[in-house]
Amino acid sequence: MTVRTALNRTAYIDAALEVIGEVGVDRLSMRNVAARLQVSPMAMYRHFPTKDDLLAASLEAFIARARVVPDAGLPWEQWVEQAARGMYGALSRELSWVPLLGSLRVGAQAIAVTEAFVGKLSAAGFTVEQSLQAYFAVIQVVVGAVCLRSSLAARRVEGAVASSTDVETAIRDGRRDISAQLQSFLRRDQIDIGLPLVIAALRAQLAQARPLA
Amino acid sequence: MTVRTALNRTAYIDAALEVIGEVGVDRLSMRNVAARLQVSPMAMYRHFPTKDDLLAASLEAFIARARVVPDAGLPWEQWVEQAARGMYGALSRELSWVPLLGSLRVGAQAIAVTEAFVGKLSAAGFTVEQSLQAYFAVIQVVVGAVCLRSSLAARRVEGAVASSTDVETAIRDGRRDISAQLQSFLRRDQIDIGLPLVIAALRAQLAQARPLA
DNA sequence: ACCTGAACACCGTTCAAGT
DNA sequence: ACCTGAACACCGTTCAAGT
Repeated sequence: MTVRTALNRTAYIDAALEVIGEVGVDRLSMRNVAARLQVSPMAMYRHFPTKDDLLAASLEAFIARARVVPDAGLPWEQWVEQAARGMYGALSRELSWVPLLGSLRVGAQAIAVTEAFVGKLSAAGFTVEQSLQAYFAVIQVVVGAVCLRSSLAARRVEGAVASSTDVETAIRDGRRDISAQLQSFLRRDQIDIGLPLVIAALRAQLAQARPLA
Repeated sequence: MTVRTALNRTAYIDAALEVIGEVGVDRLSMRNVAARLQVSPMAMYRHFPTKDDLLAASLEAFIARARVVPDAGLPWEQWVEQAARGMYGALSRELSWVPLLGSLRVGAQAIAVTEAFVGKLSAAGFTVEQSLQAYFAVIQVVVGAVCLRSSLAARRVEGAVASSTDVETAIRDGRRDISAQLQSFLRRDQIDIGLPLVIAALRAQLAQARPLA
């Protein structure tokens, strides 16, 4: 009943994000996105020469909609923490993106986040160099944390500890009964593990530069 | 001419790692692994109920062969650094693993590395809790660094900076001309960015616990 | 027990053709 | 300009059958 106007890029991207939300990135196909728009699969190839182009564009939109840039009024430590948790939360909600994080192209939206981050830290007294280091360190921790989260969610690991018999002696020397603490550690949210360490290091960096600030 | 004995798990895993080395994880298929062993694709299903099981087993073997556990004699800082760089190097050499890092199951080999790590740091004076935090933080940075490395290797990002026009004002306030420094930053090895920060934080943690050690 | 061939229900992508 | 249908060369996996 709706009049079919020419479909544009954003219509395909919206449909792709809907498909991803329902069945995950890994089960997105050119055919099922097209089916959702009641269009021949081939129609998409005019806008996206390749499935990867569609995915990259969808990731861009996903990042833009996640709105991970915090309020400008926050002190830098809270700002960084909130930005990191925002990214972590967005990716955790759509875990199926994770396998593709390393293989998709970085786009303008990601660059915009970079600029916000560096701007905030520079204003707080970090050099641009330090700010960039902080940014990439935070991204690394966020991406790594999401990877571990989705990997550890996939299965319990209890039995495996006992079965690691072929470890070299160097390991046995320092060995403790870590099994119980490991279990409780795996229940913690991954972002709570790496992020505090990075922020602590940044705080020390800043204190060293301005001892009496 | 070779007598065909019954193929066992390891034969399939070896073949899978060969295929991965030649064409990458993403182009591994049950069919091309089978073809390499001159066997029907269906023969593999006796050992690996699913392609994912084959991949998980191959990743296990990959980790085991990477031998990332450093010499036990090293001081903890060098030990941690070398372990992290070992993992980073192994994954960088086989970048096609990266997209799967978040989705594959953790196995006994990964657990063995965990134990070595915690053993080393405990011996150096960290609590088990701190050691586990250090381990996961390092893994996060390594995985994140490899993700960024492969992502940034995929394309240059120069043009994108200029085209980010729809960034919120909060960003513009703190904005600097970061483009040039960003470029030089992207040429650095990712592991050199996050790892020093984490190690610095660990050193501070230890110093705080034993001020006069 | 281990392997096989044929078949099913999917893929991404190309191409020539339609309006 | 935009969309289509048919086809190609692949997938993972199931199943019934062979030795």
